[in-house]
Amino acid sequence: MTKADGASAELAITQLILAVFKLNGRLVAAGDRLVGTLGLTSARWQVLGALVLQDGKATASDAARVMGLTRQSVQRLATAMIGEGLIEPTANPRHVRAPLLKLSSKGKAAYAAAARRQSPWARTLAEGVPIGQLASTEALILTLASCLEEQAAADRAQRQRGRALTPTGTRRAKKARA
Amino acid sequence: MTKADGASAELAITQLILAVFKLNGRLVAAGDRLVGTLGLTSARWQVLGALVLQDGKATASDAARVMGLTRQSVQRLATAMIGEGLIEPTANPRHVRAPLLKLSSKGKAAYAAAARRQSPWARTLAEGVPIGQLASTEALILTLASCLEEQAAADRAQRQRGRALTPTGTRRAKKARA
DNA sequence: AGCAGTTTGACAGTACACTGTCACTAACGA
DNA sequence: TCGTTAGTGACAGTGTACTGTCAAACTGCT
Repeated sequence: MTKADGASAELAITQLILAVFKLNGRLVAAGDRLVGTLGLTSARWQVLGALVLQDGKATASDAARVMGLTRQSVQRLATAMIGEGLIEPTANPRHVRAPLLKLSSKGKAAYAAAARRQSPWARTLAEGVPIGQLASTEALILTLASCLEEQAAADRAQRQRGRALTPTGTRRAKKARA
Repeated sequence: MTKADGASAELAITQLILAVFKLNGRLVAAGDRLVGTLGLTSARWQVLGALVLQDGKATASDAARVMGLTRQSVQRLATAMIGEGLIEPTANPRHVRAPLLKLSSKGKAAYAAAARRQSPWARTLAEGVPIGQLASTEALILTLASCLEEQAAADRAQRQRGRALTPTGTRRAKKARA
């Protein structure tokens, strides 16, 4: 590991990051165009997908974990989608206030329609790139994502320690933040 | 190209897309943590970077083109950053209402500080991945982004045609949308 | 010069995602 | 059993990005 290696890695990763930002924006826009006339957006479509994968056995928080978003973000989407009749809350024997979320018939229809549109779109998009690289690219991206996830968790723990300063066992500060 | 190829490409690209969404969220969050105490955010930091690259010869719209965002988004950031004293508008001989944007001394200091923090952070992040793949991954991502860009441009043109129906030469509808 | 078309800044409205907080529920250990 | 800890929904506030729209400024063509 020479100095040059570190510097070139730094440059390469910075450019990769900017590329990810750019692609993300385009993907969201493309998704919105693809399913917009179905009463969906990229984000809501993703929520439906997560719920389908969990087969009706997921709460909003569960879906958030699968999607890698905060539970608040997914809650907001889920509440809106319940209001629109895309999702139906079902009694959860394990938690009174955290209903299991299932697709309504309307939600299933919308998701199926979205899948029908996405299929040819995805194939067209894949034509533009060397197919063999798709999987390795995904792997690299997920590796970076989990590195950042660890980092974020470490930072959170750091801030926690800074705030509490006592392991909550002998906490004497409970309202000292006011 | 067999059927199986198309289907596997479809699956691979779908998973890649979800991975990009995930990484994007983590990157934005990491960037915010990295430069938050400098009075910056990921987005504002990027604007400063774009302006540095253009060396003070860019308007907000120019920066937007470089960054791959809409000009409205960048305008909003630029206006806010002018208010915060990070950026200074300068007379533009080529356009009265479109000032050239330059970093103020405060903006330069913030950008330099951000760069100092980013450097070790980027190297650490790069350690977790095979360095040789960074560049090829970036290339693939940019390829996808430009495919989507073309698609978006085509869709816009489509909608334009649908709305106008006359090549603006004999337009008779100018207020017919009300 | 005059007019059509384009570019630009500004404003409005919508949608997402994050942090921070609070109250309530569930699970676990003393 | 009781109290601590973790999980969950809901609400508030902030920041970002998109589309749509308008008026002013610029460009090019006639």
